[in-house]
Amino acid sequence: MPPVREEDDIREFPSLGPIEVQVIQVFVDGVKVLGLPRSLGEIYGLLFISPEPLSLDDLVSLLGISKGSASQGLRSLRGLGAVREISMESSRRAFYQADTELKRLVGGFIREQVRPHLESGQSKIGRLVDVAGDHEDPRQREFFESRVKQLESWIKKGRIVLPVLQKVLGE
Amino acid sequence: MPPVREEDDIREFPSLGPIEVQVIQVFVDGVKVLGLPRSLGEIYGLLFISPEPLSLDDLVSLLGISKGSASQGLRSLRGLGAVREISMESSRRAFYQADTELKRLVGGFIREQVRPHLESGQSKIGRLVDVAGDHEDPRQREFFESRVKQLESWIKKGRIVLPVLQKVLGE
DNA sequence: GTTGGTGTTCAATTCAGATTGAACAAATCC
DNA sequence: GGATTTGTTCAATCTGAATTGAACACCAAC
Repeated sequence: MPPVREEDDIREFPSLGPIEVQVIQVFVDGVKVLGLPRSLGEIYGLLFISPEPLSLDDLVSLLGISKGSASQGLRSLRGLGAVREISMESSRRAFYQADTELKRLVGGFIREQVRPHLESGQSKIGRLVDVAGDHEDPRQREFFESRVKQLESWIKKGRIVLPVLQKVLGE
Repeated sequence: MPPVREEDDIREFPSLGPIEVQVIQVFVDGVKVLGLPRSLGEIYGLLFISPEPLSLDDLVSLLGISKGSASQGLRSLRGLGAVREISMESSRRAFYQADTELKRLVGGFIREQVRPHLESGQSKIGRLVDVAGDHEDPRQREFFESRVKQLESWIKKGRIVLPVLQKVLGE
């Protein structure tokens, strides 16, 4: 794990001003920490700093990404509750703008990214309990069972902590 | 973002029993969520479920990974405070065991993975404040400044939430 | 000194997952 | 109906990070 460095990993955005580029950089970094693809950071960052809603084609041309990437990225972001679709009377094309309510963003991330893994972990551990139980050596069985208990308590604490998180971050 | 699936992404561990394999699977999944490499999950998982401390060579042969991977993985895990080195009188080789105190694990993760990014974000935003200030159009400047303020408040909340997290998870 | 055991480093390779782009809907206008 | 605009899908490709493995450093024993 190399130390975090500044200024790495820049990309050129010929059609964007320095402010936009910087903001995008912040979000690209942010989504990387969360384990989300860079394109989500670029798209959200640009929408976040755009006074006007943008269309899919705007994103394609301004960010220099493919239509496919923009389409999938927008879908993910809508799933996270981070972007909302807007229909303008003037055009039949859809426009998008960033939702910036932190509570909503965190909630979406927890719902889409964290909870599924907690549940998957839960079920894996459930199966573990069975396998660990029917082990020969009682010495080992005891040890295994204590470890499994520990795992279960971790998951439980995870469940407890999520609502607290949302609470603390929600203003 | 494909939905989370069970049973994907398995690996063979011919020298390990079913319990060990399952536990490793849980941790591989866990570290993936945290954005850490799979090998960390394998190593930590095996140490977590091993009653006896293991040597580097044990990890290499039991997990079927390279010496380099094991060495680097152990270093990262020690940096996270997740693994401690033990010297046995009998041998001059080092042995390792998992540290299982949740508070310590969370603390290590925050210290090594979260804080550096928060600080990097902070500094990026700092530079932003300057660039945003000297923008022509006052209408746009106002908008930019409000967004930057929002970013700053997010970072501040992040800083607040970390100690709370540790508190809640620490028993 | 030398030899053997133990662990680290880092350039080369591999691999998972992100991105692309072309084919394909779907909806609107003529 | 066909032509055009807008957006989606998904196999193929690309890219960056993880892993390898061989060279190297260190140290203990002899």
